[in-house]
Amino acid sequence: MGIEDGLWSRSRRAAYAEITQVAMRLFLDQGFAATTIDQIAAAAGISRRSFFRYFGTKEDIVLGDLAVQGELVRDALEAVPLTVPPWDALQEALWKVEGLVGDDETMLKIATMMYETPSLRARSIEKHLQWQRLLVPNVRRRLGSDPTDADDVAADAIVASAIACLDAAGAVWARNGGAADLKELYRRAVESVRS
Amino acid sequence: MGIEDGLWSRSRRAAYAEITQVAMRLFLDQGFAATTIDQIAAAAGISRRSFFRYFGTKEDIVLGDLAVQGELVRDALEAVPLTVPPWDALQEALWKVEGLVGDDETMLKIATMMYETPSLRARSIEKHLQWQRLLVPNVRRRLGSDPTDADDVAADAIVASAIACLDAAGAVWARNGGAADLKELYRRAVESVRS
DNA sequence: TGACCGACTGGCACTCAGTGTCAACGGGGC
DNA sequence: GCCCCGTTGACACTGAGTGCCAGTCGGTCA
Repeated sequence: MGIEDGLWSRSRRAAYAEITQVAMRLFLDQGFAATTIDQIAAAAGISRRSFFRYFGTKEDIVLGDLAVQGELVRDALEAVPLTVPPWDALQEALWKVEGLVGDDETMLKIATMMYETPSLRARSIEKHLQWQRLLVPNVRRRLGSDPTDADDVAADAIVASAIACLDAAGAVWARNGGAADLKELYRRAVESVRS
Repeated sequence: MGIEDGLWSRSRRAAYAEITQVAMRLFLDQGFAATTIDQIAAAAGISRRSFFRYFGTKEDIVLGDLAVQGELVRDALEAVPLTVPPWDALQEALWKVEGLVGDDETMLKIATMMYETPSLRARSIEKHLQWQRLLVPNVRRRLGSDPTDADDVAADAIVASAIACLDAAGAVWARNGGAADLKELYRRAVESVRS
């Protein structure tokens, strides 16, 4: 059932790309909130109803990748030896995935739009909470936590803080127009939290 | 212009309390998502339109206080001497406000509802982001950061992590049915992040 | 007491997101 | 050629949230 490249899945992937591209142009052109689903559907040449068969919400066009990236981070984290302490392992896993995203130019536009659109910001954090659920089990093993101890907050706290640092770094990065280096900002963020 | 206790503001406050109470009963009874604005308005004896004059969104009924609490935390933080290091000052400020909230019984019900209702969870995080904007300036002063250095992530990272710890502690607290002590959970969360 | 002002209210109509349903279409296997 | 199955578009519907307007009611001043 793995990678089937029948006509169905191929054209479906093409449709995803097409819709995303068209919608992004509209978002960056006239703003996220001011763009309606009808406009996107019309511009993409599909019906309103079909749009919702590709994306559950308008926000998913922008943030849909975050769900996938979460699984990539988890996989990358699983690949790091359990002897590596949590913070270092998380950093390594995050960088492995962060390297896959597109060019800084469009990244910056998306990030800026995200940080000034409340509903987008909220959804992005919601997605990051899903990351948390994916990453916590591995960090618990890394800490040698008792799997039956429901009161153990350590792993939850560390993962939540790491993501908070990534978020803070991203916010500063976007605020300054992408001038600083994101990795360096994250490194400094973690450093100041832990010192 | 300060605290005017004319008939207008008194009855307005009473209306707030009335609507909140009625709505909470409905939420806890039949779930947040399954409760419509029309039901709340009807139960509170007001029109649909008037409801939106009191609360901007359905989520604000549950989370409205968070905005106010944010300002309280800021004020409490401002009251802590600048010589106290960030983490300690934040903890002190958070506890001062956390002590004001109601009994654990209803708090737990609300927290549980929040953690299993996506839209509520998202909004609550959005509110916590507002806390961040309120608290960061003070923490920057505490760190002796250069006010003109836009690249300085330290304060943002610390505040974001502290709130993340509070959130993680709250999640664990709600997950276990309010068995553990929230303050103790937070203390342990911060400890594991910084060790 | 009566006229007036300003805030609150309810009702109506509207936009927009999101969902359920159903008939029509179109490719792949027999 | 025929059937199965996934996709599509059209229609109708709910529910959140907003703009507008006319009516109401408390407070104020003459």
